[in-house]
Formats: sequence, structure tokens, C-alpha cells
Amino acid sequence: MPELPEVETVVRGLQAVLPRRTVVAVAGVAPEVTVGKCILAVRRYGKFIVLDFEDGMLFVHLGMTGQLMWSSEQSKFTRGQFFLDEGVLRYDDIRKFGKVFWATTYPKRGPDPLEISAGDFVQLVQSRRTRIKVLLLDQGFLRGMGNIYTDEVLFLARIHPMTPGDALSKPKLLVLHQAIQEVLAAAIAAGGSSISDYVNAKGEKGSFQDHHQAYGKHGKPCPRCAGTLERMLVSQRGTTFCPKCQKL
DNA sequence: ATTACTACCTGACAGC
DNA sequence: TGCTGTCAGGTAGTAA
Repeated sequence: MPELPEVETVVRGLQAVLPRRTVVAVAGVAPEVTVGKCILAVRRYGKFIVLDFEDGMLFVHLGMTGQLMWSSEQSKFTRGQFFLDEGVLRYDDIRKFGKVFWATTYPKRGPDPLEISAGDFVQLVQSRRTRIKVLLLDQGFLRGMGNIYTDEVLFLARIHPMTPGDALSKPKLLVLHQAIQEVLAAAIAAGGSSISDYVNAKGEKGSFQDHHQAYGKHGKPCPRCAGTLERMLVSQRGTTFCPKCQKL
């Protein structure tokens, strides 16, 4: 569910309440190591939410249906709770694909899509023969993009999802890099996309789903040409694109 | 190095 | 109403 903009939105919400709070007790899946320790900062690392402590980091990955909220309530799907000296941090996950773990080093990931320079991006993509959609989804290549934003960005840049990385020209890749910046920024500004489960740290939905141009819109007219958006599978992921605008 | 496929788990929805 | 099949924002592991 949550990709970079959704995780960023949750992080921003938690930044307002978590720093300087001390963990008093934990319940459920949450690691005991954090008990008695003070949260120094909240950050995003790819699709991970990172809580900084003096001697390590707590990584939270929301998987497909995870939620991390500032709430003392519980639901049927609450899997863990961090009781703080003031307030409760609650972790929900319907499908249990999410993870919460303690570490002192970072999981290996590629550069952040919002931080990589256009030049580095062009070089990285052109060094690979893998299809561009697979590359963008690969967290070891770029950390943060998922199925929604990959479809949106490739549509905007008019690039066919199956195009091999090394078949893309520099101008095309500059357009793609720019599309990534614009789409992710707009999505963050809209508080992310809520397709079914995603909510922010306050339990509120985002609104960027109202601005999707391609993702999930197969069978509908292309917003740009007279064609119809089509659906196909790319490495087992549902993919929507316009066969007229995004030619191989 | 890269691809293909499976598994993890639950819910929503379409069709019968 | 209820059953069956399909699909879903993600990632890890295994085999080819």
C-alpha cells in the first residue's frame, strides 16, 4: 500500500508528536529493546519509517496494509502498541505483510528518488538492461517507488513500461527524472494516495488518488490522446498504460 | 545478473 | 445468502 509519498506523510505527522517521547512499555509485535528509551527523531528511509534512538533505530515497514498512528484506541487489526510517557503509537496491519524491527545499520537500498541527481539517474538506468518498470520498482535500485507512482510517472514521461533501461535516451530519462520529482512532490502535497487502507498518522486519508491519470484506470480513455488505457502484467504486477502514448 | 514464480495474509468485489 | 475465483499499495526466497 504505502509508497514514498504515503510514508513521507506518516513521518511528517509523527514528527509533530514523537520526538523527545520515552517508550514506557510495548505490546504485540513491537520489540522490547525500545523500552525505557527516548525517541530522538522520526525519518523516512525509502519506504521505511525510522525512529532514531541513542543506540539504534526502529524500522517500521508498512507492507501493503500497515498503518502507524498516534492513537490510544485499538482495532481488530492492531498488531502492536508503544506506550509512551505521553500518548500511544499504534501499529495496525490487516494483511501482516509489514515489519517492525530494531537495527543499528540500514537495510541495503538504492538512492532516494527525490535526492538522486538527474545525471546520476540517467547513468544508473542506462547501465541496466532490465525493463524500466521493474527497475523503478526495485528498492535496491531506487528506494521508494511502488506500483502506483511507477505507472503514473511512466505515463507522464510517455515511456512504455517494458522499455529496457539501456534503450532509453538521455532526453527521455531527463523527462522521466523530472516526472518523478513532480509526481512525488504533488502526491506528498496531497497527503498520499488512499486506494483502500492507507491513512496518515492521524488516521486521515490522502487525496492524490483523485489525481491519478493512469494507475487503475485501464479501460478508461487516455487523458492525453484518443486511445484507451490498457492493463498488462509486468513481473507479476498489474500495469496500466496508454499503448498510443507509451510506445515500445 | 536477471527473470519467473511462490509465499506470506486478509478483505473486497464480481459472477454464479 | 453463500461459494469461488481474482485482485490488491510489498518484499523475500528459491530455482532456472
